[in-house]
Amino acid sequence: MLVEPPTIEEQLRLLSSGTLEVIGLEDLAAKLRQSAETHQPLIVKLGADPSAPDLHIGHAVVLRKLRQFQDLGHHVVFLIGDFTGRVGDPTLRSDSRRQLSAEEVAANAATYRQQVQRILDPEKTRLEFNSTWLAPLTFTEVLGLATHQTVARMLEREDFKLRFKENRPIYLHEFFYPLMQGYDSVALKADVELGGSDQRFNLLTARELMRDMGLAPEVVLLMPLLVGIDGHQKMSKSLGNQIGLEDPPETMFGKAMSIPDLAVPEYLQLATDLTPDQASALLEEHRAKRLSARDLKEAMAHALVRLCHGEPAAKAAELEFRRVFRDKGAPADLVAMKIPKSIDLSALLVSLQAAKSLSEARRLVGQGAVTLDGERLTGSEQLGPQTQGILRVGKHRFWKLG
RNA sequence: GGAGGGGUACCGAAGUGGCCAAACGGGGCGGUCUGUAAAAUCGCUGGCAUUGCCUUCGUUGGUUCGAAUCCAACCCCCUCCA
Repeated sequence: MLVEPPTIEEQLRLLSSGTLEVIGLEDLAAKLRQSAETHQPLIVKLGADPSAPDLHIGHAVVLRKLRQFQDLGHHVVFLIGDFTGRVGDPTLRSDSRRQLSAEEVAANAATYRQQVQRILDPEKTRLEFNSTWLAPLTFTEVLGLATHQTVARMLEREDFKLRFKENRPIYLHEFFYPLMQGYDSVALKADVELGGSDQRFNLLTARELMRDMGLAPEVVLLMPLLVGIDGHQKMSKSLGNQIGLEDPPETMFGKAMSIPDLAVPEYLQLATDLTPDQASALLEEHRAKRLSARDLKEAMAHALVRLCHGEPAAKAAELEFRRVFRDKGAPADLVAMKIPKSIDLSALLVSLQAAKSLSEARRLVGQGAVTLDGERLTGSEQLGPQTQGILRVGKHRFWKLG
């Protein structure tokens, strides 16, 4: 007995869940209906910057949504912006980007493929590079593109507006970024495009460009941006507040547990494999005081690790975390190492890279951050090949000696 | 092309001849506490050495007993006018 395929209404509900906004909801309904009739899968586009191939859990928000489309039979185009990357999406920074070599782009693309496949269905995922169609454009064609956008409109974009107001430079070529990204959608004949809420302007430009060029405008799904583990700024590698998609399970779990309590509900909903209903059920438990803030966070961390590494790894990471941080034990899989010769504690810390300099090592010792088998070290002791025990520096760095 | 403003430690930002290894804020790190690598709170945050020394305030020279602070040249950035 076949399971009845979801109705268009059910699909719409699923696909728009967790989005910040769907621009062109009616278009989406029409596209889904047409796709069902013609058995032509929709083309769902996601663009990525080629220079930063380290995806983080914030990207998972978008990837999960793509996965839903795939599960409904549609195809994803993962677009590597190797050409747009030469400009760089205008941000508050304005340094011009180094142009990546073909080898670097290829290498980054390979990493992308690997990371993305943690969540996406490889069978229904296609990689494209926008240099394919952007590089051959002639100046005449570029000028033609530029007629579709005005300076006034450009200056409405949040970051341009801000920079303009603050008298910080805006280079002319930066104006082309949204146009190029929009042209990608034209070239791909995209039906749907996903992006973070910071992509609103670019995505709207794509819709207008498509319409101007006689195509059905793509449906835009704006996804919420996940805050970083600091709980304040958006997650990004350059801010160093990210949980990498490729982080090992224990690291992920630990980082998840260090998120401020206030940000936990958001993570539950955006960065785990829980359905919206499951997430709100957990939050309700917490509200009813049947689940402590700590246990709630632990459940979140578990579901987050499970999304990327699967249940067994998530369970193991959780047990490990409990042992090390709740029960103040040592990690299970420390490799024992011998100190080759008699050495001063500070020097040892430097050679273990626990400190960047002797001064820093002395400071750490002075602050009581260094223990051997739980005994605080004062710095006066000489250590050598005979030294045994678990050396701990700060809260979470361990070495097994002897 | 003309006029003006500016480049300080991881970031932002004070300091305008000695008291400056350089205020303050953020970040990072550490201690305490805790239900957590949460919150709160206290502390550390250039290097080397047991008082002390060395390197650092865009770059290079100079003035001075002494310079982040004064002078000169150079590099870079911003604003206004054209």
